[in-house]
Amino acid sequence: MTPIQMTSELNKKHEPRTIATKDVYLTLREMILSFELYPGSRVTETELADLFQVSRTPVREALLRLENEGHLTIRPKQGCFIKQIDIDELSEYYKVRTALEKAAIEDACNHMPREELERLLKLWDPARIPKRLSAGAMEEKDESFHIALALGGGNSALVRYLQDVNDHIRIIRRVDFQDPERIQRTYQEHHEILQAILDREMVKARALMAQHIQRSQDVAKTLTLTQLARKKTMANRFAV
Amino acid sequence: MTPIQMTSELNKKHEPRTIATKDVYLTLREMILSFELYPGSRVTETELADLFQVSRTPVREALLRLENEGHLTIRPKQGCFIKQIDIDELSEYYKVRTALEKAAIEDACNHMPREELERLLKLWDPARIPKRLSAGAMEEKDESFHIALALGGGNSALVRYLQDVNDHIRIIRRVDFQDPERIQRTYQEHHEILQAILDREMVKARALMAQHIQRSQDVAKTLTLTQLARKKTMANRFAV
DNA sequence: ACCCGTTACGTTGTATACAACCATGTATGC
DNA sequence: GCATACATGGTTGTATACAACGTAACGGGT
Repeated sequence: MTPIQMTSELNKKHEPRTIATKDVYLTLREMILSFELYPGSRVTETELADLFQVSRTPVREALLRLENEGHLTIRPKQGCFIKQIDIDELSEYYKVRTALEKAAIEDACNHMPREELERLLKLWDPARIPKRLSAGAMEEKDESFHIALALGGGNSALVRYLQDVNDHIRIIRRVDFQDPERIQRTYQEHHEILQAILDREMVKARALMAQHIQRSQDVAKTLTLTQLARKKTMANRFAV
Repeated sequence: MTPIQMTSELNKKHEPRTIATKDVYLTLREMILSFELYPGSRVTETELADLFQVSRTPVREALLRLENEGHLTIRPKQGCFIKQIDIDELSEYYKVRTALEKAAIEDACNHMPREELERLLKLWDPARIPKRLSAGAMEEKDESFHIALALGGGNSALVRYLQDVNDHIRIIRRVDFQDPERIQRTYQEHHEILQAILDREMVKARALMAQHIQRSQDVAKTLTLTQLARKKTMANRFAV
C-alpha cells in the first residue's frame, strides 16, 4: 500500500530531526500552504514560539528548513517573511519540473519493469475513480504518481529534485483538484502516459507528459489567483 | 565584471544569515570538498564548536544547511556523518544536470541577447587561455559559464537548481581541471556551444552540451577515485 | 514645515545551561 | 561461556539569558 521504502528514505531530507522541531515545521508548512499565513506577512520567532508553546530554538530550525524549501524568506537581522506568490516564478518552477519529468520518462521507458507499470495502470483506471476524493488526497495521489515514475527510472537524485520542485509548487497545485472534472481528466492523462511507457514509445510518452504538466499548470494558475483574492479579504492574526 | 546582481540574489539561499554561522558554514564546506573531513567520518557539534571557537548554535545551523546541500547526513540523536562519495549517485546528479542544462540551452537559444553571447565568446576564446590558471579558478570560471547560460535563458529557478546540482558534484568536478589538456578542451567546447547558440541552432547546441557534460563527467570520475585513494592514506584528525 | 540626528524598543544572533536520549561497556545470572 | 540487564559517559535536543543590530519614533535645529 505505502509506496515503497525509498519514499521514507527520501522524505528524511525534509523531516526535521526532532519532535518539537518537526511539529513546528509541519504545522507552519500547513499554515502557509492553506494561506492561513498570508503571503508577504512577517512572522517573528518569539510570536511563533509562544503560539506553539516551545522555545525559539526549534522554531528557528523549522524556519531555516522552510526557507530552504522556498516557503519563506529570512532577511538577516530583520525577520522572516512569508514568500509572496509570484506567478512568473511558479512558471519557472513548472519549466524545471517539465525538464525533470521528461528525463524521468526517458529513464522509465528504459528501466521501469512491466509489472510496476501495470500496477500503476490499475491505480489510474479512469473507469474506477473513487467517489468523494478530497482535493488534498488527490493532490497526494497525483504527486505519488509522478514520483513513482521517477523512482521507476531508478534515479534517486532526480526523485529528490522532483520532490523539491513539488515543495515549491504544491501551494498552487493543490487547488487544481477541487474540480471533479480536473480529477477525471488527470486519470485519463495518467493512464495514457502509462500506456505509452508500457509500449516503450518514448517520444510519445514525453510529449504526453509535457502536455499534461502544461495543462495542470494553466488551470492551477488561474484558480490560485481567485483563491488568493478571496483569502485576502479575511482578517489574519499574523498580518502586519 | 561581476555576473549581474541576480547572482547575489541566488546565493542568498545558500548564504547563512549571520557572520559566525556563515564562517562556520563556508569553512566546513571547504573542509568537506577538500577531503579534509574524510567521507564517512563522524563529527560532533561540540568538537566543531571548539575548533571554530564559537558556541554550538551557529555550528548547528551550519550543519543543517550542509545537510540540505547533501554534504552530510544528520541522524537524529546520533550525530552527523560526512556523506560518502558514491559514484553511482554522482552519475545520477550528472543526469539531472544534463536535463537542466538542456532546458537552459533551449531558453538561451530563444532569449539570450546577442551581445551577451559575444561577450562570453571572447571570454572563452581557445586562442587566449590565461597562463597558470589554477584548477580552483578554472572550476569557478567553468561554473560561471554554465550559470551564465542559464541566466541568459531568464529562468532563475532553473539557475538555482543548477547551482544546487553544482554544490553536489563540485567535489569531483574540481579535480577535472588539474590537467592543462582538459582546460584547453573545455575552452574549445564552450566556444562551440556558444557559437551554436548564437546561430540559434538549438538541436546542435543541445547535443554539444550533452556531450560536453558527459566527457567532463567521465574524466572527473576516474580522477576523483585516485585522489580519494591518496587522501585515504593520510591521517585525519576527525576520522573515527 | 521639513530634515537630520539621536534614542529607545523590538528582534535576531549567539552563548550557555539543562534535560532527554542513545550507545557502549561492564557485571551478573544462568 | 554467553546473554541480558544495568549503569555510565557522551551527544544531541531544548530552554533561556544576553549581546548586537536594525528600525522607527521623537525631538531639535534650520
